[in-house]
Amino acid sequence: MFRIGELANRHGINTDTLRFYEKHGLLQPSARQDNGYRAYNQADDQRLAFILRAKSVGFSLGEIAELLSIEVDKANRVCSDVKELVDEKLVKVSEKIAELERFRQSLQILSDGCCGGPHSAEHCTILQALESFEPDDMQPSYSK
Amino acid sequence: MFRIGELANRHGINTDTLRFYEKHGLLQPSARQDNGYRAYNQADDQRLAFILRAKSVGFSLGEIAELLSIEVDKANRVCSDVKELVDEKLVKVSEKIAELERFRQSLQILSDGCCGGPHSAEHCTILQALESFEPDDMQPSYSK
DNA sequence: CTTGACCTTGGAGTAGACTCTAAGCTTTAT
DNA sequence: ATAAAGCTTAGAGTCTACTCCAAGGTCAAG
Ligand SMILES: [Zn+2]
Ligand SMILES: [Zn+2]
Ligand SMILES: [Zn+2]
Ligand SMILES: [Zn+2]
Repeated sequence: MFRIGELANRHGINTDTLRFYEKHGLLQPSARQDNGYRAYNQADDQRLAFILRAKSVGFSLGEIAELLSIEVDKANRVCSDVKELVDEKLVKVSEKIAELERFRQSLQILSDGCCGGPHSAEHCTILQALESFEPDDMQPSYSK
Repeated sequence: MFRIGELANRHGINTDTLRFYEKHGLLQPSARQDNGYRAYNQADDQRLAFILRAKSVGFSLGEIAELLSIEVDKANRVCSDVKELVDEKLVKVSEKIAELERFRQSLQILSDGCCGGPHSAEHCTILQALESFEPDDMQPSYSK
C-alpha cells in the first residue's frame, strides 16, 4: 500500500497530477486509510504505469480512458476494439504531422529567401510574402 | 470602408474573431462610424490578410504580433530581425514534428503487432505492451 | 510540545484561440 | 410599424493537462 506521495514519487509525477487523474476517472485509489489518506495498491500502481505508457505514445487522457475501459473488460473485448483506437490515433497523429510539415516547408521557403543580414526590412522577402502572397500559394492551415 | 461583418465575410472568419484580435492588439479598426460601429479601411484589410497568412504558415497570435511590430516599423528594421523569428519558429515546428514522429512510430509498432480481428483482447499485444513494456522498449510482439 | 513533512478539500489560475451569451442600440426590409 | 439582421459591450465558457493555493487535519521526530 502506498500513500499518494510515494506513488507519485515512484513514477516521477506530482501528487496533484494523481488527484487530477482521480477526478477525471482515470485512477481511483483502491482504498482510504482510517485517517482519510488515499491508499494505492499494486494494481493501482500498474494501472498508473499503463496510463503513463499510453501517454508516452501520444494518447490524450480521454483516449486513455477509452483504452482503460477496454483493458478492465478484456475478457469481453476483442483485438479489433483495441487496434481501432490505436489506428484512429495513428491517423490523427499523421494528420497533425502533415499539417506541421506544411508549416515547416512554408517556413523553410520563407527563411531561404531572406538574406538574414543587416539589409533593411523594407525589402525583406519574408515580409513581402506575408503581405502579398495569395492564400493558395501558401499552405493553408487546416481548420478542424 | 467595411463594417465588421463585411470584413469577416471577405476573409471567411467570424466577427468575434475580429473583436478578439482587436482586444489582443493585432488589428484595430482605423475608425468608428458615428453610430459606434467599427470602420475598417483598405489598410486594415491588408493587415488582416497579413495576419491570416502568418497563421497559415503556423505562427501563433503572439508571434504574429511580433511580426507585425516589425512590419509597421520596417524602415528601421533589418532582415535578420525577421528571419530570426522565422527560424525560431522553424525550430519549434521541427521539434514538435519530431515528437509526433516518435508517437507515430510507437503507435505503428503497436498496431502492427495486433491481429485486429475477433481475437479476445486478453491476449492482445497492444494491451500487453501498455501493461508491461517500458516505453523505450516498445517493440512488436514478433521480430522481423 | 512544537516543528516539519505529508495529507485532506474545494476552487482558482495557466496557456491559446476562440466562441458564445446577454442586454441593448441601429439599420434595413416589409 | 415591426421584425429581422447587424452592431455594441463586458464577461463567461470551451478544451487540455495540469499546477498552485488556502485552510486545516495527521503523524513521527526531537
Ligand atoms: Zn535581406
Ligand atoms: Zn529578409
Ligand atoms: Zn489478436
Ligand atoms: Zn490485439
